[in-house]
Amino acid sequence: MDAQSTRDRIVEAADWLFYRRGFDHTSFADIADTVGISRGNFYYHFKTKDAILAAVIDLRMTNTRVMLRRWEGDGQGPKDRITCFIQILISNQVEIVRYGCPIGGLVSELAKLDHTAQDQATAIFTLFRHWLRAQFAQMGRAGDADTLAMHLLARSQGVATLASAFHDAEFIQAEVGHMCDWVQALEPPTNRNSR
Amino acid sequence: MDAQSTRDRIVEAADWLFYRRGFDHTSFADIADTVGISRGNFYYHFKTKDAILAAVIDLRMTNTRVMLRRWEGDGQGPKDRITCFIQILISNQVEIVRYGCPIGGLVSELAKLDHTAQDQATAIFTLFRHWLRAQFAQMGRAGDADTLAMHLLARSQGVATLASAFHDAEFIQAEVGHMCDWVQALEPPTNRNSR
DNA sequence: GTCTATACGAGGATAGAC
DNA sequence: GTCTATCCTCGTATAGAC
Repeated sequence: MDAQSTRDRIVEAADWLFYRRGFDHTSFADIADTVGISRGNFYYHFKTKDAILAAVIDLRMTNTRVMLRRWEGDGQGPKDRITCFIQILISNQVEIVRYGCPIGGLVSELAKLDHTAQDQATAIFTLFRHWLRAQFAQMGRAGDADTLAMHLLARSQGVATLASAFHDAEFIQAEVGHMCDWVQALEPPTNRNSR
Repeated sequence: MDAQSTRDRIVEAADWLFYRRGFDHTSFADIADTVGISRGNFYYHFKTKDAILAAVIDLRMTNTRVMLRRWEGDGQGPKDRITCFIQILISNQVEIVRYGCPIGGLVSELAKLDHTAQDQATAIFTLFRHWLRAQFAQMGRAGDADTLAMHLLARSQGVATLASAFHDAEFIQAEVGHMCDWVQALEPPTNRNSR
């Protein structure tokens, strides 16, 4: 269907490997093997490993934007859209149980490596944060929309980490249920609500 | 005060470095420099890097047990003890904002490295899990004590990850407040409570 | 117990042929 | 655009002197 360029295949393979093995622990040989090209050819497309990382982050940014836009287009209310966000934990549960959250994992690793691309990776989180914030604002919670967005982001992140640590998919399902209930129970006007 | 053995100093330095730089990214040279010994001497105390990792995990297990036991001895109720757990996010906030959660970080990294010590690292989480479970049970929530323990563990984990990603200490404080409120509001008998 | 010196392999990166 | 061959650095690990 798609005559995918070698460059695209490299980025895709790197994305896959960075998620499963981590950035630092993935070697050029690993990527080259996955793509099916030689290590030398590699450098025709990317001069350095950091350049590949930048391309991977770019790809994830684009994919994230597409996904958020798709949820927008579903024409439902903000609560339904936020529920779409929560549900990705279910859709991706098999991989999450094995490798955790791709974004959280990358951000954490780059922080420890003190890598210059740290902020770019965090920008993917920011994409979700701002999108969630907009949804909460549409629910009439403009006052604490950002707080709610961060809260939900953190909960999702924690669920992914613990599910991975304990290899527990059922935990994801239970927590997703609680988060969905929490969104449904959120009320527009007053701020004396429980959370 | 303490005539600390070289071995102990190595383990302590490794613990420190594994937290800040990650296990894989920490080299023998890094540890040797931190301790102030030569790389050669090193191998007199530990044959392999994995042996150091095992010692570090052991140290963390011991330290965790001591901490949990200390909270037990405070002679207060289970709610206060759980609050002690939540409050470590505040006590360690400076380091958490920089490097995230030491346990979650290690477990995630070892999972990606497919390291044999994965389960040992997860055992530290299990220590907290069982301890929290016991506290919730003492509150009369024996029926869903483990669910509550996992829930709180996940929330703490998520807070650490997000606080680190966004370099945001205030977020920790806000979320700690919510978690403390949540514990206080938990009721013993019925199970139709909000969460 | 601690040191220096060194073997060995892996990984990032380059040169140049095809 | 893709390949092979090669360089260089870094990191783990060992040998052996002090």
